[in-house]
Amino acid sequence: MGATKTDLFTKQQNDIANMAKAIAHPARVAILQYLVKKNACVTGGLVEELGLAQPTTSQHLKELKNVGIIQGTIEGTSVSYCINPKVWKQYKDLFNTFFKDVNPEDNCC
Amino acid sequence: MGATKTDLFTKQQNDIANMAKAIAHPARVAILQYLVKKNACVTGGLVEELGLAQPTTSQHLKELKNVGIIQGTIEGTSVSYCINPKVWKQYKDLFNTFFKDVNPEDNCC
DNA sequence: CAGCTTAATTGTAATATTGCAATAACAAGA
DNA sequence: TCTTGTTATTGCAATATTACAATTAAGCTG
Repeated sequence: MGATKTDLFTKQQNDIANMAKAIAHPARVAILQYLVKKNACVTGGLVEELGLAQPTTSQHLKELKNVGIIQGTIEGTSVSYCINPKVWKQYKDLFNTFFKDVNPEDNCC
Repeated sequence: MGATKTDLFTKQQNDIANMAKAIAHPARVAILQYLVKKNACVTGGLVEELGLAQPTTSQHLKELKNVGIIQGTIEGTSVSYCINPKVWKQYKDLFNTFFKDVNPEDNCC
């Protein structure tokens, strides 16, 4: 026990859950907001921006890279991170589909 | 250690993370999709719909209730669940704000 | 090459989440 | 009241996540 029973659910449901998991931590939200705000490649500065230890920051970046929403390019001695616009749009679309309009009048007791 | 350092981040960043956490499990995605599809109060049937044990289902429902996105009304011997349209809209708006458009041309290396 | 800088990895501890059996609550009907 | 049906709670085990110190890796510069 303890592990999520992914096989009980559809691929789409697991996809949405995994995408949500990627942004289910304030540090990862902060990273994404920072990259979006800059709207450019960001080299360094993320550790100071977040206030977490360097390994922790690195771990969060890794998780975001694993789901593909950001990409990192080795830039000499440091690494440039940026939003992957294609995957970002996928997230956006999937969430938009999920958060379809709910008729506010007749759905609640 | 081990606990999320929420104090390092803004209220909005923690809000987004908490909302994402609420839908960061396929069972909870399935519950929400089911309620949205029905677009009505649902009495019973959720345990069979999900395929998880009754206590597990109850726990997921509790988490969704805790963040306010669904509400349950005791209906005699069973409970009617439905989407809370107000909170649902809050989620929708917050995610829409978060997933602002990213200019695909000049942001990536 | 030696030293410096920056990021990733490893190892480990603390905490959180997931899942379910067992049990409790609670209302409706016999 | 006793039973039945439905949901919630408790307790516990398994797994996952979060965080960081220590270390490693890898590129740059003198």
